[in-house]
Formats: sequence, C-alpha cells, structure tokens
Amino acid sequence: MSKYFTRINLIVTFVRSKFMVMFSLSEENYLKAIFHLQTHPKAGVSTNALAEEMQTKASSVTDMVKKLSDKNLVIYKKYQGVYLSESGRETALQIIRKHRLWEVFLVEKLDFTWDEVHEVAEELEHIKSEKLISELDKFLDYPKRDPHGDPIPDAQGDFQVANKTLLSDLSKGEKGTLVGVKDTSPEFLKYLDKNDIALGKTIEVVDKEEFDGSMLIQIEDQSLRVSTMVTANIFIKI
Amino acid sequence: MSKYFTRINLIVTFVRSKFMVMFSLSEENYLKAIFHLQTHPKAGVSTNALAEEMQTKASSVTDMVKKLSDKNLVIYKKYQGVYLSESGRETALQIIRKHRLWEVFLVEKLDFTWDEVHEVAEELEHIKSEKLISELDKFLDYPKRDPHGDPIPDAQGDFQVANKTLLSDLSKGEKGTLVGVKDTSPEFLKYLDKNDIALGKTIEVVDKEEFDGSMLIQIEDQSLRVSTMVTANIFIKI
DNA sequence: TAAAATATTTAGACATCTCTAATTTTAAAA
DNA sequence: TTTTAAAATTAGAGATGTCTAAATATTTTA
Ligand SMILES: [Mn+2]
Ligand SMILES: [Mn+2]
Ligand SMILES: [Mn+2]
Ligand SMILES: [Mn+2]
Repeated sequence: MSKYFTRINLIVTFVRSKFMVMFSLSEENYLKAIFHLQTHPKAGVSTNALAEEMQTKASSVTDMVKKLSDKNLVIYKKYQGVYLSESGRETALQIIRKHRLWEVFLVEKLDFTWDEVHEVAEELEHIKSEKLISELDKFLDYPKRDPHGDPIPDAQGDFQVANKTLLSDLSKGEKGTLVGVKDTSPEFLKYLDKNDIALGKTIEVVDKEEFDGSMLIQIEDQSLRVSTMVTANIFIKI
Repeated sequence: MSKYFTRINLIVTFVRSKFMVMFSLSEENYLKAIFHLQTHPKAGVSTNALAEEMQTKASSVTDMVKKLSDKNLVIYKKYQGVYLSESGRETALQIIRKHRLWEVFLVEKLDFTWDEVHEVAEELEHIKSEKLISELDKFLDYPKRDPHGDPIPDAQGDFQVANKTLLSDLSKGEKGTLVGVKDTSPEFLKYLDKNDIALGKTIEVVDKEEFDGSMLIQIEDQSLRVSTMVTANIFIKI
C-alpha cells in the first residue's frame, strides 16, 4: 500500500487493486447534501436548494458544482440543476454509512441522546479509514438502522428502503409502529422525548381534525393531540 | 449555548461561562508538534525542526508561527525559535489527550494493532466535542496510558511523568520492565511484534558490546541481540 | 407574449495555507 | 576576525473555498 500526496485533499490511496480517490471535507458534504435533496429525481437539485442545505451562497454552490462535475461526481448542465453520477452516489452513500454508524456508536456506547449525535457525526463521517469503519460496524454488531430509524448502507452501499408512511398521511382509525423521523433537529427530537414519543412505539390515529390536519393519537397508554408540524415528521410502518 | 460562525475555523463556542476558541486543523497540528519538540526547553523549537516534524517547508512554518504568536499560543522572537505559551500548552495537551484516548479505543475496542492506530488518531484528535471525549474516557474506564505507554492527560491537562530510562542507558546486569517506546513508527512497532517485545515484559541486559552499544537482552524466556537503533527507542522502568 | 420577478451564473475579491526563489540574519570555520 | 555556511525570513504566487455585486437566463404573472 503506497501513497502519493499533493495537498491534503488530493491524497490518492491504492486500495484493493483500484485507485480510490479521497475528497475534501467540502466535497463530501456537498455530495451528501445532493443525495439527500435528490429523493425525487424528476428534476435536478437546484442551486438554491443546495445553498440552503449547505448554509452557503448560490455562487459558492455553482463553483463547487462545477468542480464536482469536473471530477465526474455529478452531472451538471448550466441552469438545469445537478444530479449525482454513479460514482458520486457511491461516495455519498459511503459517507452516509459512516455518519449513521457513528451515530449508533454515540448512542449505544457513549450514552449520547438521539438529539446530540448529528453534529458530532457530521465531523466523524469524514475520517479516512476503511478499517476503522469495518471494525466499527463489527463492534456495533452490524446495525441496520441509526438512532433516527434511517437505514445504514453496507460496505457495498446497499441498504433496505423501509416501506414507511408519514403519520400525517394516515386516516382516522389507522395504526402502526413509529419507525423513523423526518426532521432530526434537536428541537424536534427533544419535543418527542418530552412527550414519550420514541422509535418502536405503537401509534393509532384516534381522531383527525379536517380543518388543520392535527390529530389525536394514542401512543401506547398515552393520549396526545399533535399538529401537522409533528405528524408530517414521523414515519409509521403499518 | 449560542454560536457565532465566521468561517469554519473561527467558530467560537460559549462553554461553561468562558470563551473557548476553536483552532484550525493546521494550528492544532502545529501546537502538538511544538509540544513534542519542546521536551528540552533550554532553546526554543527551531523553524527547521518544526518544518521537519510537520513535513512542510521552513517558510510555511514561519508564516504559521507568526499566526500562532498573534493568537498568543506561542512566544516567538524572530530567529530565536518558538515556545508554547501557557494557553498553547493547554491546547496542545487537550489534543494529545484526544489522540491517546482514541488510540486506546482503537486497540481495546476495534482490534487495531499498536502500529495501526497513530495515523487514524491523527485525524480523530481534531473532532470538536467535549462530551465526546469525556464519554469516551468513561467508556474506556479512564485509561492512564496509551498503547505505546505514553501518559494520557486528564481533562485538566494533568498527567503523570513516568520515571523511565532508555534501554540503551542501562548497564550490563541491570533489568526492568518495558513501559514505553520512543519511536512509534509502524516499522519499529512491527519489528517489536515480530520479536515478541511488548509493553509490560521484563528485560535484562545480559551483555553490552562497548564497540557499537548493541546488547544481548533476556526478555522473559527469550534471548535476543539488539542494536542501538532498538535500545535507544525502548523505555524501561527499573 | 411582454414585463416583472426569481434563479443562476460570472466577475472580482479575500482568507487560509501552501510553495519556490531571493534576501537577511545568525552560527561556524578558517 | 573575516569569510563561509547554515538557518530563517520575506516576497510573490498558487490552490481551495468562500463572499458580494453585477450580469444573464429562466420562470411567472399580468
Ligand atoms: Mn460532515
Ligand atoms: Mn441519523
Ligand atoms: Mn492531527
Ligand atoms: Mn501513542
């Protein structure tokens, strides 16, 4: 295993008889953001959407998108938005894999709560070591989901897409299990904690207000009224 | 807890009623390098020594040293070398604490060998999270030494300086316990592994060759001849 | 479909960290 | 003590990633 250095983010490492290129922290964060915005692949991800997601300016996004395009990580046509290429998708999935494995580690081993892990995982996901991640995966006993219910891609980037529905899409009388959250902000997660709403619990829609979509739900032995701000961010498996 | 951002490395976080400034990856690595070179504090650390340690050019070192001086992390007078200030020392020790805790984690929990941990810890040491480190410390049961026998500073930066001697400084007939290694390169560590030389083992100097300083040592039930390249990099506690 | 509003890109600049080449200072040798 | 060698600094520039302001393209609305 030999290495060639040309600045810190052009490190190229010979791994398993193929060249695996390393990307900068910025590049990795962009790829991940594009992946997350790319759920509905009819149109490319827009510059402004990416700027919002990355907390930066549209002009910075244009610059970076050009750079990613030069590296064949995205497909980009001026004014037409951006898509991940196959290689960009693979890279994004590896970063997401690392992010979610670290989140599991923080919660399972270091007593972090699910609202504390995201920020730290945002940094840990960029550590460069194949062995670190495969060993971490083994240490955690190959978890399939992160603390927020999101699937963890395996070393090949494969993962199960759960068939889940937003609570807000359920009708009166329907019930299921809470399997994930859409909004993973500390604010939302703390709200859920405060109201004893957790992964794995059974939820039934007792009543649904047509006017504003708010619901009266039965969650285990607790009855609770919740707004659409809440129901539109909870995933249910029926 | 509120945050103010001005570029990624000017993040200032209000922690425990005092301002704790965050430093860039480069700044942190420089501080650590100065600390390690600063063992004999008669003269300041020279520009060239730092350049060698940091694998960079002397002119780059001069630039960075000025920057660190502006931030009061080092005391620097042109052509006179550089010293860590109290605040620089504290910062360096916190990074070293993180580095060594991660090394313990990698060996104890993820089955890394002692020659594999340094490179990864070099990245992990820069993750910004007080909680991460205090929880990691707890998870590892507050280890006092890293896999190479080096002391781990506590949260206040305090650590025990072991009274240890280089094996090369022992005379014929003297013996003691292997408590540390000076050279932590994978090459040296693999040499030690290959010859069953490990921390905690008892070593006795059976014979010492005056001509080249090489020794015949008895290590547990094994007899071995070693050069000064080896003996000058092994720490013994008598 | 033309005007207005919005989205995106370009131009030019700045901060950080790095480099090479030239200059200056200090240390060593004659 | 002068000369020479080594060490350190300065000058100038490049790469990366960011920003503001101006220009251009696209979409929406009238
Ligand atoms: Mn990140
Ligand atoms: Mn998550
Ligand atoms: Mn480092
Ligand atoms: Mn170590």
